[in-house]
Amino acid sequence: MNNAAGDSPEWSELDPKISALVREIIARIADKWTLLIIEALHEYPDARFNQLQRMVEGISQKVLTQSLRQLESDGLIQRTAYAETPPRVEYKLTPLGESLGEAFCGVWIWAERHWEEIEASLAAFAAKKMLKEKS
Amino acid sequence: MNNAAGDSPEWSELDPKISALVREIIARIADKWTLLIIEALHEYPDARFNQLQRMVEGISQKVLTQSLRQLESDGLIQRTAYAETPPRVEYKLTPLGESLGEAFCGVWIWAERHWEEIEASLAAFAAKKMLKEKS
DNA sequence: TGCGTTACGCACCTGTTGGTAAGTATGAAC
DNA sequence: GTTCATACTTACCAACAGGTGCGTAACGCA
Repeated sequence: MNNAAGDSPEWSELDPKISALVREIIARIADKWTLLIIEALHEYPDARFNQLQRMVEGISQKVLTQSLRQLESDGLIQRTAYAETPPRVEYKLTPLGESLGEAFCGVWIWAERHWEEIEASLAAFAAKKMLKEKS
Repeated sequence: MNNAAGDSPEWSELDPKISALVREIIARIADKWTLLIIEALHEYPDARFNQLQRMVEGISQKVLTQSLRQLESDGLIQRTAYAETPPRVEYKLTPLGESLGEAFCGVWIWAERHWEEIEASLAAFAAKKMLKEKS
C-alpha cells in the first residue's frame, strides 16, 4: 500500500525507507564531476572518451572512467563500444539521464542567474571576517 | 555586451569566464550534506543547530558547522545568534537560498520519481558484471 | 561549588578521493 | 616487427574530507 506506485506529485512526507533511498541517490549523483559530465553529454550526445575528457576540463582519466562507470551502472548513460581499431566508445545519456539533466537544468540556470550575488556575498563575508580578526 | 545583464533564458554558449564561475559554484553547492541541509531548512525554517543535526541524519557536528559557514558565506543562509543562556542560534534560508532550494526541488522530485529505475539498473549492472567475471 | 545546556573551536587520526604514471589489448599502417 | 592510436586498468602515493573527543563560554539551578 505504501511503497509501490503512489505517483503523487505532492511533496509530502514519504516513508523513511524511500526517503533514505532518495538521499542516497542524491548523494551519488550530486558531485562536481558527475554533474559536469551529464551536462557535457547533454550538450554533445555520442561523445567519445577523449572528447569528454577535453570537455570536462580538469578531470583526470581515472576519475572520468570511474564516473562513467558509476553513471552507467545507475542507468543514466549508455556505453557503446565498437570493436574497431583504434577502439571507439561512445557515451550518451539514456532517457533517464536526459530527464535528470533537465531536472538539473534549473540549477544551472539558477547559478547562471545568481553568481554575482554569491560572489558579492563571499566578498562581504571575507571582509566581515577580516574585521573580526583585527579586533 | 556579453557579460552584464543579458537575461536570455536560452541555454546558449556563454563566455568561458562566467561558465567557469558557474561551474565553481555548482561544485561548491553540489555535495551531499549541503543539499540535505538546504532541504532541511527549506522544510523547517528557523531551525537551531542541534535540530539541524538531528534532521540531517548522520552528519557530524564538525561537518555541519563547516557546511553552515560555507552556506552563510555564499549568502544562502542567514545565521542569527541570540545572546541568551543557553545560547540559541537560528538558521534560515535567505531569498537566494530559497530560490536555490526551489531550483533543486526538481532534482528531488526526479529522484523520488525514478529511484526504482535506478535500483533496477544497479542490480542489472551488478548481475552483468558477475556474469562477466565468471567467464 | 559544581553540574547542565548550547553551540561551537581545535587537535588528532583515519579512510576515501584523486592525481600521476605505467602497463594492456587490438589491429592497421609502415 | 615496430609503431601508433584509443580506451582503458592498475599501482602507488599525496591530499583532503570527515569522524572522535576534548575544551570553552555563559548563565541558571541546586
